[in-house]
Amino acid sequence: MGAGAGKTRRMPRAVRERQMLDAAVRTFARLGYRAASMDGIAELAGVSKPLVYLYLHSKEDLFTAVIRREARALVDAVRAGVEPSLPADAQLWAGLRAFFTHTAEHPDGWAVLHHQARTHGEPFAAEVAAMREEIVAFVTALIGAAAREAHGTPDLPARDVAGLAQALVGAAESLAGWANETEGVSAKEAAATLMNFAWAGLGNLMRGERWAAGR
Amino acid sequence: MGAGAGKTRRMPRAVRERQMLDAAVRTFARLGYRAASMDGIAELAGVSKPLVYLYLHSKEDLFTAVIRREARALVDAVRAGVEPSLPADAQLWAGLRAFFTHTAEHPDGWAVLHHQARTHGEPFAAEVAAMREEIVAFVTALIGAAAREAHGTPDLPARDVAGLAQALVGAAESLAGWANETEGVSAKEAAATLMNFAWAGLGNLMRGERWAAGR
Amino acid sequence: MGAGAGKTRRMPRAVRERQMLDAAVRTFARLGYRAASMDGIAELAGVSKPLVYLYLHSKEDLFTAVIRREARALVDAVRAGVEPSLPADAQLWAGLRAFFTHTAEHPDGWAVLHHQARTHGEPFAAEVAAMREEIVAFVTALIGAAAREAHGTPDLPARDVAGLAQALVGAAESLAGWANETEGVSAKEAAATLMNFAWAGLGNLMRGERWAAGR
Amino acid sequence: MGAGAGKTRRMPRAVRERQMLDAAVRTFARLGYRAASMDGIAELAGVSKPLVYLYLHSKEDLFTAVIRREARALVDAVRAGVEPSLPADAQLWAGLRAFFTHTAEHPDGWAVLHHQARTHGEPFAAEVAAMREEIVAFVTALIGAAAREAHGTPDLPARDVAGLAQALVGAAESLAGWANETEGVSAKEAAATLMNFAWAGLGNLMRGERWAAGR
DNA sequence: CATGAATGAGACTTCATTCAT
DNA sequence: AATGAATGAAGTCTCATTCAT
Repeated sequence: MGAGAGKTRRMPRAVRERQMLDAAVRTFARLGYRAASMDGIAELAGVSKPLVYLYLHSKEDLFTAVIRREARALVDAVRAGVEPSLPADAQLWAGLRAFFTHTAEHPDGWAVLHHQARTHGEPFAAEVAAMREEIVAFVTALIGAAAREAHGTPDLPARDVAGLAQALVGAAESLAGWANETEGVSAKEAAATLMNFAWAGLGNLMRGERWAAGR
Repeated sequence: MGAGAGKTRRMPRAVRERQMLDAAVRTFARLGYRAASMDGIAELAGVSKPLVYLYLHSKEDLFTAVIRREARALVDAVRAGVEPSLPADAQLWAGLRAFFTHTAEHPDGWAVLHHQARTHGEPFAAEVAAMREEIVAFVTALIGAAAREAHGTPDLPARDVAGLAQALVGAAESLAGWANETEGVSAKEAAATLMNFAWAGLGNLMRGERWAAGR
Repeated sequence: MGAGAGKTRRMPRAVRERQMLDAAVRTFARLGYRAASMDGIAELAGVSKPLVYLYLHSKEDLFTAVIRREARALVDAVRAGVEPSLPADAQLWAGLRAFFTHTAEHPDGWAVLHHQARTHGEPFAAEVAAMREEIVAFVTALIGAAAREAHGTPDLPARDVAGLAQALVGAAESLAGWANETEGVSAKEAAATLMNFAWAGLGNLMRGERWAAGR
Repeated sequence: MGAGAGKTRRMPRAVRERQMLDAAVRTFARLGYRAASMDGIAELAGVSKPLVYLYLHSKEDLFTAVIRREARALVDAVRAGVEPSLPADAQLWAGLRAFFTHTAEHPDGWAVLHHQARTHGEPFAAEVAAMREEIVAFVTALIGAAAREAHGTPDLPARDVAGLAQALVGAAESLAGWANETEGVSAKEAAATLMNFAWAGLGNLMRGERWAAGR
């Protein structure tokens, strides 16, 4: 018998736990919370169902653990991509690239966060909402900084900035899906599209130019 | 026995069917496809379960019927809000207002389309994707028209326009949620925010101005 | 095909419900609450498991329904056997005979009440305790009445009477088991044994005679 | 590495075994055989589950061991309380006091014997039945001795004596519960109540006096 | 002496769906 | 036009029990 062949057994808890979470992300992403079965997840993870329960306690806990892990990974990736000493526009650009890169590399994690977690009741939605708030706040801060840096305009109406940030994040979410699904659209390209879009809107906002019906 | 007394209410099929669809929209929106039960829907509709099966055939068919009805209603609302003889920017403005108004007035329908239908497997996602394509195509056409009207620039790269449209629709979806959940943000205000955002980005695009790192 | 052959199907709810309760009494009596399985009960009742759940809602509810039905039947049997216009001793005699007869005829019901219901947590034990209190109160009243009728001694200490009633009921419960398990011991005989035992103790009590160590 | 430090406590087998049995008595008394889990017992005993299996082999064996230990303790307590050279009535009195004292001091053990062991199938019930037979035989012998001593009446019908003993033991069991649960009822008091009750019944029996309906 | 890692089997419960009236 | 009666299939979760160290 070759070395290490056969069914690998007896692994440290931390390793097994990661395998389970990996299987769960994939399953939840593809089927949704309800349609995913603990049986299926256990099988995909290569362990028996009781072990999943022993380590993750319940389907709800498992889903929560998945959401937390993926949310943390995404937020960390974006933060890690940003150099706080750079100008705001460069930070935004870096953040967008990190965001699109991460979502492209972890499509299942992104699907869980964007689609599944938000459609299955308060407890899970709240978890994701917290992460989204974190990102929206980050973007909001950048927009404020950009305004100050570029034009010395410290007094953009908060409501407008919030709306802009919401639109920006929503656009990013939508483009992440588009880039994942459309052949040949790279993370960089998606980031560029959005950056142009955003920067122009921001410039307008700061110049006080608004679109006006009839004009 | 008097006429029409007792508990049994004989109603024409069309009416009954609408009651069932109404109950289904509400239930699917709140619970999701899997967690919604035919029992619950039948009860909410005030009919017995076999009747639901008689008219709608299966849970899958029922969900599909719901998606189709709500998608049709949304598309129709947007189309009805737009006057094709107006300039492209006015059309876009009108379309956005119609979109935000309709989603605000039909939150359950919107939740089914935006959240639920996309998270429960191909058959349903495809149904919604078709509608989304219709709207994206509509927006894309408007952008093209706007480019021609305003700047005589008929040759925007198709890929850029598609990206822009994706971003725009995503931003609209995000803002719809924001407007629904944030105290005091009206449909009109959301539409204005987005219009500013979009029009500026569009202008940039048409002028060939791009954001450039380091510059 | 003969009439009524084949698997009997489609029965009115009340009938099915009784069949299920009958199966449940038998199963719970033999196996206890935890060891009894809903599968087994459904099979014994000749129905599918979902039907049991449709009508009885849960294992806990089913057990409670069983306890209530059997407790009610026992109390009713005892009450029905007693003629309130008779002297207290005759009433006691009649009550004991009814008790032993009923427990002999419904050994499973008696086992559920006496053994199973008391060993599976508060909710069930409370149900039975209430019934037992009813019987103890009834016996206590009879003892008081007997004291007044026979000896004009209205002032037996309450604590003594309560202890006597407890002992009497306990003895009856024990004898019911004995009579059920011992070949050839009839309900009447058990009742007679206990009646002698009780009546003598009662007489002693009323005459103020006590057993005293060393005398 | 120093000797015996750290968390591991090496203890002689006998000690560990007693800890396990103690945990088991408590757990079985509170939850019943089925609802008690080996996990819970191991945890309460402060050992790992495999050790429980190493020493006690299986849940069934563990329960049996518990029953045997508690039954032996109860029988021993009663026997130890009795001085065989005394008159029968004094022996009975001493036995009753020992019984009520022991059950009051070991409520979990008593609950296992009285409630749990009898409700979970033949193997366990038989174990307890044997102990009960031992006590009933002991009481039966005392009653016979009392009859001879007091009245020189050696010929009480065996059936009557058996019934009396059954009633007496049942009453004792019932009173043990009552004394445990009722504020301020001591073991001694319970024993006195029962002694009065029993002695009177016994006297009646020996005098050939019977309660007769209508007389 | 002692345990962390692991599982086969079975429990309760729910649901989409149909049949006979 | 409408429903009370009924079920096959599947899902979450727990438990007694065993290896390998």
